[in-house]
Amino acid sequence: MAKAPKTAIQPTRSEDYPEWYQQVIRAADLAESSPVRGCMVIKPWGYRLWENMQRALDDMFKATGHQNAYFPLFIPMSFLEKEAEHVEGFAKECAVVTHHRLEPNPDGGLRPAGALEEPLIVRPTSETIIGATYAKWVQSHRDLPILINQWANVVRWEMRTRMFLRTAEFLWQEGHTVHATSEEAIAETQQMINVYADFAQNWMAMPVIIGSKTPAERFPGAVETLSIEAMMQDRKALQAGTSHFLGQNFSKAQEIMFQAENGERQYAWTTSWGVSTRLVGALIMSHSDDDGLVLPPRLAPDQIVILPIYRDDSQRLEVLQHVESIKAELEAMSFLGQPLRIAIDDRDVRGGEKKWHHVKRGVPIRLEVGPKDIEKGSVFVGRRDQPKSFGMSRSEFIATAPALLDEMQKGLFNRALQLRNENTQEITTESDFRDFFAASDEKELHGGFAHCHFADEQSLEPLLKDLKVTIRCVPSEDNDEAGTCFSTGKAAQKRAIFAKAY
RNA sequence: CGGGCUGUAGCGCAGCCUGGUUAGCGCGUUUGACUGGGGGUCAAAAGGUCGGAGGUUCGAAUCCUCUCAGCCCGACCA
Repeated sequence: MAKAPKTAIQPTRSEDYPEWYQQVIRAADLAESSPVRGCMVIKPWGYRLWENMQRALDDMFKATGHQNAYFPLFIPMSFLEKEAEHVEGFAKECAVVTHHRLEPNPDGGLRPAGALEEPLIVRPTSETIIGATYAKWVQSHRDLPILINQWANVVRWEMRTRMFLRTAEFLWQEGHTVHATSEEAIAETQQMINVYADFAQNWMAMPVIIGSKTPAERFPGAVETLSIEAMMQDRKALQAGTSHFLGQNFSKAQEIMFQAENGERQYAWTTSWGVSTRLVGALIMSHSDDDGLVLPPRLAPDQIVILPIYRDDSQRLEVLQHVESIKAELEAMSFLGQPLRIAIDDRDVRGGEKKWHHVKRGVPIRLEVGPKDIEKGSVFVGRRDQPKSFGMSRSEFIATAPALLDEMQKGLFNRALQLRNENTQEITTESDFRDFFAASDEKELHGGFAHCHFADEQSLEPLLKDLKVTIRCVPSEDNDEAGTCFSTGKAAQKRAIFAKAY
């Protein structure tokens, strides 16, 4: 027996959180870096996870009346110039296509040729190209509302990238809707942030706070930005989804007008909303531990993996047959409306290694079945959320598997909620605020969510910059109590969540 | 775009300062044996234009010049 490390992932979360995060991604086979700067390769296990997220979200979008469509990857540069704030927000991180052909270089290799008359931007988001299209589609109030979503990739030329959290290219969905009235557009914005919160909490088992962004943190060009904010295990905040009320800013810039019932020509009201593969990063940092990825059963690509145990070929056949029948019985069961997802791992790999393979990949339940179990009619069950395995009867396991998954799903949510509660504080003075966010050293896990009254964000800027803290959001619920700003002492109507953020 | 660092086997590194036989090590990989409710043991093997170009030298991974790429620290961000 060689001395195995105590944890499958090194370093541990408390030793070096950012490095732990990278190692989990690697150990769980979710993704790897690519030859292309700032871009990642999403591997099958990671992509299956994303597909499960997509499917659930897509069903929710359809259920709220949206349809999918697809718009071009390229946006003429002039389109981006139309909305002033929008340009300013995205111009610095755009990939620009200036040529359409390659030709041999006299010194060898290739060089771009055929300069484009107007450069094309690789979409950093699609408000402008979609808006230009909507301008043609919208003529009458009878054309409204337009409720469309697109699944796509976008490119933002970020300086510093981290897998899933911030990559130069990422996958996402962006909803773009057009409405006849402000009220209707605002209702849409709220509906979609609620959909995201529902998904985060009930599928990802990740508690989130719904709130609105302050002007400085708003989406460029938006009148109001709603977001869901989650706390990661290092106590930092992660913005997990946004929904924007764009008012008439984009419709004015792009001439999205319709003729109302009274015959009057009016500018339409638009919204946009999106979540991205960043959610995979959020999932990793919400639940995973020092042995690797931990997946909520509802999104796990495989919910139960069966590990057949045998010594020789004759046993192998018997065990495999037995295990196939367990799989079939389990697949006939369902969990929250979907058939159970079961895998058998029959690879020719040593038992211990095989077990750890699935631990690191976050499979919720491991089922170990060998000749002795067949005799006794039992199975050996390992839960990803508990260190110890235990035996139980085959029939009991099968009958209770959905309940077990449900218990695990809720357990993950409660554990994450508890972490958030333990690290959220009501803070009323600037010195307490400083103490809360000051770290004795960089790697120390510290801080959390500070819940504070504030009057205006501008006067807080030096303090926040100093502490590297940002205003995450002004929570929408339970936020009517007036008070005084923790820093300036001015009268304040609302509290905000302050935190260090990704 | 400013400051610091690194490019040597699939991955992680040593060697460089003080040039000198076939460039090492750990992990991983392959094969065999032992083992068998466990990421084990032993043995063998495969795998490298030392980031690229030029220069100094009898001789360069090692010294010099240029170049490319990546990482970290600052301003921006789903």
